[in-house]
Amino acid sequence: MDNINIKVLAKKLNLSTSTISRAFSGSTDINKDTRERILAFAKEHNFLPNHYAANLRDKKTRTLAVIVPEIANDFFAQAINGIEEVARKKGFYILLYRTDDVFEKEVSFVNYLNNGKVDGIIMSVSGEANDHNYLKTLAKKNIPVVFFDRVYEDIDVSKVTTNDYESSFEATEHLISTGCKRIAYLVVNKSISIGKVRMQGYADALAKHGMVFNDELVVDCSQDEKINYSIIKNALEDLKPDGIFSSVERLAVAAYYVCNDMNISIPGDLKVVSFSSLQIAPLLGLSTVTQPAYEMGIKAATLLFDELDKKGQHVFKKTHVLKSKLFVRKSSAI
Amino acid sequence: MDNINIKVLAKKLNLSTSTISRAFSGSTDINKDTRERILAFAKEHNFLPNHYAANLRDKKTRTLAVIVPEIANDFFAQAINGIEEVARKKGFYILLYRTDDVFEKEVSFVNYLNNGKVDGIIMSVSGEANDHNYLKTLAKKNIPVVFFDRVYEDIDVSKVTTNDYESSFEATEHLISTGCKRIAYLVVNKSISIGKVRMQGYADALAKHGMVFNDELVVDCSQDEKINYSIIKNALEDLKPDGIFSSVERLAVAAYYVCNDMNISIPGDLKVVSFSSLQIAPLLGLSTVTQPAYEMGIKAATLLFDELDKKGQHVFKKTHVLKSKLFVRKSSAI
DNA sequence: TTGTAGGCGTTATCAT
DNA sequence: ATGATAACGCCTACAA
Repeated sequence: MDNINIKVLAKKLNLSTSTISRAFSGSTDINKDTRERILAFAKEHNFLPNHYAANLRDKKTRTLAVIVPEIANDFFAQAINGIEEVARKKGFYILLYRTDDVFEKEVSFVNYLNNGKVDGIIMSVSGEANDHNYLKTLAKKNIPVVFFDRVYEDIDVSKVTTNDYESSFEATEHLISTGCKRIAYLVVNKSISIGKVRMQGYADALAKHGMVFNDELVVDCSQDEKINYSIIKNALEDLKPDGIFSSVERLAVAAYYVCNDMNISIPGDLKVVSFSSLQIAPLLGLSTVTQPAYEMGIKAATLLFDELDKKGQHVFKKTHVLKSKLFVRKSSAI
Repeated sequence: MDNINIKVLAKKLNLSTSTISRAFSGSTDINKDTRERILAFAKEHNFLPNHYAANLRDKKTRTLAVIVPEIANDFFAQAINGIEEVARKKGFYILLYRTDDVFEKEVSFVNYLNNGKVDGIIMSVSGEANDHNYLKTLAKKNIPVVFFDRVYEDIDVSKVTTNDYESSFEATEHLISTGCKRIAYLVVNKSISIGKVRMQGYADALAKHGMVFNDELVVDCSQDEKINYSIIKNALEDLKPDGIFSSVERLAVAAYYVCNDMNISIPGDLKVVSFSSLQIAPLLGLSTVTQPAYEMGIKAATLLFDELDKKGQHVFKKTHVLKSKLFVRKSSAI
């Protein structure tokens, strides 16, 4: 009773393997009673058709890969929730990969997925590199890919992003409206997609209000928390900004720590607005630009399944832009 | 060039499929040059052996399932990180499942995993039900399971927990030492494992300091955020506690919101300590009992691989208790 | 409505 | 060191 399979069932029930198979596939070419008899017996013996054998036969895995930079981050966690939601409804499995923002890991994961391991991939990218061949081979193998939030512009796949430019513009204008004259922009890498677009929104908002864009006030940080702490500390000491617009949650958090230690009062001395999906932002009183993370996950997964459903046929790849929302809280109160 | 497999490779390279296979398996029974020639050619054509076919052959999936109540929660996210870390090193894939704390989902997932879908399962359970047969069939099929944090005591599998009793005792004592006379205990379900053990620590600490355990001060909450808000609000109004020990992070968060709205000052009017893995707890000033989530993930995965390595042989199942740590912050300052 | 048989891609065994 | 072959469990023409 250990290795139960279709053959064994067939023998026990005096039926053929095809009939057993049909009972599970929901085929109509089977007598209702027969099916029920089979399913009942199967249930009793805890049998389910082996997924991998079916994969091999069908060349369908009913599995998708989700590749994200981090998991312990409310944005990605919520996005994964959205993806999971859709996948579950479709009866798909989710294979989870975390890159730690290391481009090499991303490449290596994707390369692994190249031989029929999954039917599709949803990812938020980690790199800024130009050699995206590792992604192009997926297309050749007809494995659809959807990017969300962090994307490579030069790759022709469906994308789900948010209106980063507009919300950055709005957030910056908001800071200006509270009276800020020297607004610093915190960014991890000002030359890649998100950092760049958000900076543009920031810069244009300044311009609109007759304020000069000062390169000094663009504080370029790293992936390392400790280093960021020093960078931000120095920036606050040297530049004495009266406002901070942070393109990334963890830089705002770092700024908070610095302010705590330096006895800088928020919002008294310094007003702060940050991109963030922190669920407890209200408690912190942090003003945020919040992306619809969960909805982005839903959308990304939906797009992927769209492509999967039209399998083979060419699908017109689009970028779907969802709207972020500015929540003004205590950290930028007048 | 679409459907490349070892047969195709064999033909192109004038070798047999066995030789090709050996090149990938790291077998020593192959000429070094031959192997390199094969690997080079394979790489050039983006070929990797099909994982599912290998599964079918070997009855090894190199995949494990992780089942958790939530993903968008710092504790679980960090635990998953730990699991992922270990799994990656072992070359294992992770299939992720989220139960939303719905017992039926847990049962259904586990049942799905019953037919060779994964080599092992790591889970933090959602139920309190008594019918754990769905788990027992896994044992019959030699699929090892490891529980972490939330466990079923009556199931004989390896478990990773924390010293909940001691840390609850310590946290409560700490509140007493700050002068609290009426300490409320917030819990989601005081009759199941975690809620129960933590309450015992709370009760015993009170007893040690000659304080009476007052059942009224045990505030039993629900899974619903809104309902919890009212429950806690009523509790604060009616019971007028001067301290809160929360067994679960989100109840503490709810309490914070209530205090905000009711103008109750923390720690002035009310001191708060909570179990929590919130990464930004320091910023909130929330005193926490913090579980080593990441390490628990590491440990759970390690235990699972131990069982996998000794495959078949009986493994003595143990409960591994890691230590939580009390961080006293502003919310319980004197 | 049910049964037969071949093949999905791989690897282990056995032979050479 | 390399090759031929059978088998893993399933599904789907095709046949009956």
